[in-house]
Amino acid sequence: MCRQRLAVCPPLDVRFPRFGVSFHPQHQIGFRMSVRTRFAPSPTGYLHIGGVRTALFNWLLARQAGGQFILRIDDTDQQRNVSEALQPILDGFRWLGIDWDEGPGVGGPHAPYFQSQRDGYYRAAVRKLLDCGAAYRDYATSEEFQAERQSAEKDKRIFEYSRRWMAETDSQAAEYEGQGRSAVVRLKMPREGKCEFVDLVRGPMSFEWINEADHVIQRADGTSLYNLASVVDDVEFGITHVVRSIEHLANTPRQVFIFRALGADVPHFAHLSYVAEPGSQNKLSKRKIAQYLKNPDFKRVYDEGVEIVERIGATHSADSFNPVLVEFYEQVGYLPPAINNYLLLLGWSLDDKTEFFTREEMIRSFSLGRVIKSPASFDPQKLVAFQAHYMNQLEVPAKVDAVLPYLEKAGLVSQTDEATRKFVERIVRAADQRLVVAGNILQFRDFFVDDGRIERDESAFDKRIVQPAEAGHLLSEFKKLIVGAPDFSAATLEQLLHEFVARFQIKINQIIHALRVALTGKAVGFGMFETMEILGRDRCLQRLDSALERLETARTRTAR
RNA sequence: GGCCCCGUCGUCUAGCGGUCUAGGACACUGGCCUUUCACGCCGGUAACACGGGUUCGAGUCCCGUCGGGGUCACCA
Repeated sequence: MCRQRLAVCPPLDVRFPRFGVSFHPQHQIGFRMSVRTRFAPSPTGYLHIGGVRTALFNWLLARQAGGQFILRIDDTDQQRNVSEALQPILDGFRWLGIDWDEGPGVGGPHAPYFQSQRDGYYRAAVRKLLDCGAAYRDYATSEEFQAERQSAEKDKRIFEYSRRWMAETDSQAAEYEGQGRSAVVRLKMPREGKCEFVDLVRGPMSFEWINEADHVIQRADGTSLYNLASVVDDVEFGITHVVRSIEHLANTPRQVFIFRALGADVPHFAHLSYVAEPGSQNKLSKRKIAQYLKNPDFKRVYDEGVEIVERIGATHSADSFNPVLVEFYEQVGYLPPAINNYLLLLGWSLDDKTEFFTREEMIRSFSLGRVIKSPASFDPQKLVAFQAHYMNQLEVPAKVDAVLPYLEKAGLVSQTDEATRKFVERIVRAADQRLVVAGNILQFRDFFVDDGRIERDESAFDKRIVQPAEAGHLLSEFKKLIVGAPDFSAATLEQLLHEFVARFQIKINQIIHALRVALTGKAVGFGMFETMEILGRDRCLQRLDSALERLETARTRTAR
């Protein structure tokens, strides 16, 4: 078995000495030149937010070191259509700008990058492991193996497999096969000593070999299992840093065993805590959305998303439309830098105050040593805060670009000529910070439709127009005024209204709320004069007429 | 249950023995601004899981307890 040679210098990290001086990077002689990291998704059909974080950290590490980030597809156990199930994952990464140097779609020197197509490598590795005595053919049935384990558990003994059905020679194997048995290949794990390695986020790790079972690495049908395939690929691809979720921590000793038995360098490991549910320490799961929806913050984000996709006539099944998945954010109109920045800070921080990172700053500042060890729970509300920040940073033309597809899909805009862009731009400017996600533009749909198709808030109409005795009179007087307005700019309109208020000796509140409801159908919206300017004189007059008519109807109805 | 990991405001976190009567951010909340809403500005509530050590001194080191989580597959 080859001695573990600690390779590579991990990115310099000031906090690293917390693990003891002997693990300081300076003490590790690096003879690999670059950093190679990987993310290995299973083609599940969706991209989980926790997976993105893991991928992001891997990507960051590679980019920082000028190394490579590799996407490998763990589809050894896949029944469904792989390419179909992979698409959302690749799309998600592309959307977020997490690009890979090798993998699906881009190829690379170690192709193929699908485990289902790498069986030859795994079989060769199994051969090698068998030859050097690190693995053996086990002819026990699954039941026989389980029975031994359970009896050990019952007696509260450490389970030490008897290896009774181990075939050490071909003739033994033939004999077992004659009995109708078939073999799996198991790791012949050491039974004394410890497996020690340094976890780049957790520090020195030590596991007693005796607690490790003889894991199966190859099924009876000859196909390989995860632990083997993963290690073989990491060796083949020259992976230097294995950064993955903590559920793999317990797999690490057996993988270290395989690395060593294969005579390969053991990569650096870094185990990230999982992303937890909002307000809990449980692992975030896409299936538990119904439960998360009881959380008001989560629900708010979700409901807003639903409203947007319904307006654009898109489907929103829980399979893809779920705030646990990145597809959700893409559909609703979040910005990739917001997602990346939020995820960066979920389990990592630079210091006590830096919150916002450009792509370059992220790459420059990231370090495994500052990754937090405890689970971090996902807070959609905080993600929204980052989104609001990045949306606000966007130049108006970029916002228009972001918003236009929503207007088109909702059928509010049919062509994107210059005039349309100009009009949308005015709304975007007026909406200002009310536009948090691109899909929010649909809240202002009434600027795009005829009077008859406005969505009206009836209670606002009642409160602001029907109830106040003077509202109707004031509105019709104001209407007369704007018919003759010299121009229809916000500034002129504001001046007109102020004159109007002075002339009738009223407070501005007495007219402006009624005016807003009359013109927009709603009690809330952006600046009144900007609203009027955008609507233009004709539409304002038309909507005022229609409001007055509706008032008349309401009055006669109550009079009866 | 065995083995392993984790435990600072509701949440994300700073903290590496004195600078911590614990700092920042999100959320919540009081006020200001204001034609509504949003933004913005000023302020507030709110945390070292518990118990023992070590030390002149512990959020920080050690031990234990409790709590949370992972893993013990011919899944990944």
